[in-house]
Amino acid sequence: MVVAAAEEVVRREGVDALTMRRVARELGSSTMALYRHVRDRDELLVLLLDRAAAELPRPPLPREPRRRLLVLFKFLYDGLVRSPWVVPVLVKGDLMAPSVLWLMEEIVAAFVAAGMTPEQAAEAYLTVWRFTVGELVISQATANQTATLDCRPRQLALLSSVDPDELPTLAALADYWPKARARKSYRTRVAAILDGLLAST
Amino acid sequence: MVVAAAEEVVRREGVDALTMRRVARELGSSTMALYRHVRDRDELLVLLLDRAAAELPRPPLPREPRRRLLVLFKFLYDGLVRSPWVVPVLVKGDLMAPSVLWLMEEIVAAFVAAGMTPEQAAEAYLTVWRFTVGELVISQATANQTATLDCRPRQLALLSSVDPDELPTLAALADYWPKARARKSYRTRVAAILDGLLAST
DNA sequence: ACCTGAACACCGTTCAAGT
DNA sequence: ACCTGAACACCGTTCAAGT
Repeated sequence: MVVAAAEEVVRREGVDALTMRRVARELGSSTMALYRHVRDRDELLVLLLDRAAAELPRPPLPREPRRRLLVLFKFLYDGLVRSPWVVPVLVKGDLMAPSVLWLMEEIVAAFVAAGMTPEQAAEAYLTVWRFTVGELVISQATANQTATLDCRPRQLALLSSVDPDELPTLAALADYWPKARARKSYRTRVAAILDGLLAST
Repeated sequence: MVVAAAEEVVRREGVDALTMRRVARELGSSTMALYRHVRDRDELLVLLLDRAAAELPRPPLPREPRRRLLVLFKFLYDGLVRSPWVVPVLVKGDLMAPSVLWLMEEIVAAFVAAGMTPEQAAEAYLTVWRFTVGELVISQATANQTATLDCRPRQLALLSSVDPDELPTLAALADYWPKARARKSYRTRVAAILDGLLAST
């Protein structure tokens, strides 16, 4: 019931509204009653993720390891894009929702199928996982930024007005950055990274 | 004076102690006086980073683009590892400290020197930057974790006790994960990623 | 121009006490 | 076992008022 109530709060009012007090109010109980059922707020977030992950249908997997890896990582990324607020919690606790352990298994196994030793495969997984975390953190940050309409330019964000003599390459790209930032290109990027990792075996 | 006081607080008591109230106390002024000189706490963090970055000596750069990129990214990573708490702020505001714009310039230029178009180079920079953010976020999280000695195992962190029938590859790696996590391997990983990016040109 | 102090509107979590 | 209400110990930031 605690998790269901929390889900409802997040669905209706977003994750920022997910305070212990708010969930308690949703249930009509006291705040402290929640701590009987959940260790702390972070655990509640992970339980939320686990439930969401369990509901996702597994994608069909191509045979060929490289294409299989692409599908698996895209699935992981897409799943987390829906709840990027949980990423810091996962990272902090080095956690993985139990309902997606199969995904991790498939990824490591695919690296092995591509010719890696299990250790190399684990290392490759960690590399792409780190990239994915970066991508998620940044995508959520830019989403929040446009959401709050924080358009008054911070004076330190000076990429578009750069001295062409001192920094010619950046100056030439001045109007490219906004475009590049807007583009969603996890797939392309992860493909390039996979190439590098697979080539090293 | 505000930045200097903030620096002193961080140096002596860590970034968690960096509250507006604490900095004000350090200066013997009122909390609100700070807001005359600094927009908000985030701006103070970025000013702190900028000052720290300006003090780092520039590394000697190899001629060959790939090796040059390695040195540049390692420099970027090492600089930020010293103050990883600023990473979320950078990401949130899409900021870059002015004193490290030269670094960004050098990186993009090196990708161009390796045969990329400026747009491809910018895209490659963004890819590695995202990986770097992930690496920094994770490294800080594990540092915090060992610092607070949060050793009571969260029940959802179950990588070491995995069913070998269902998840054979993960089970075989059970005792490898702690080792892998402890290893510092930004350089190796970024090298593999660079290979992938450079190969795609 | 710069500073002050009170106040706003919250947090997560502890703790002792209840049923 | 489970729940409660008060309290702790804070935050960043606003606002009106001062010099």
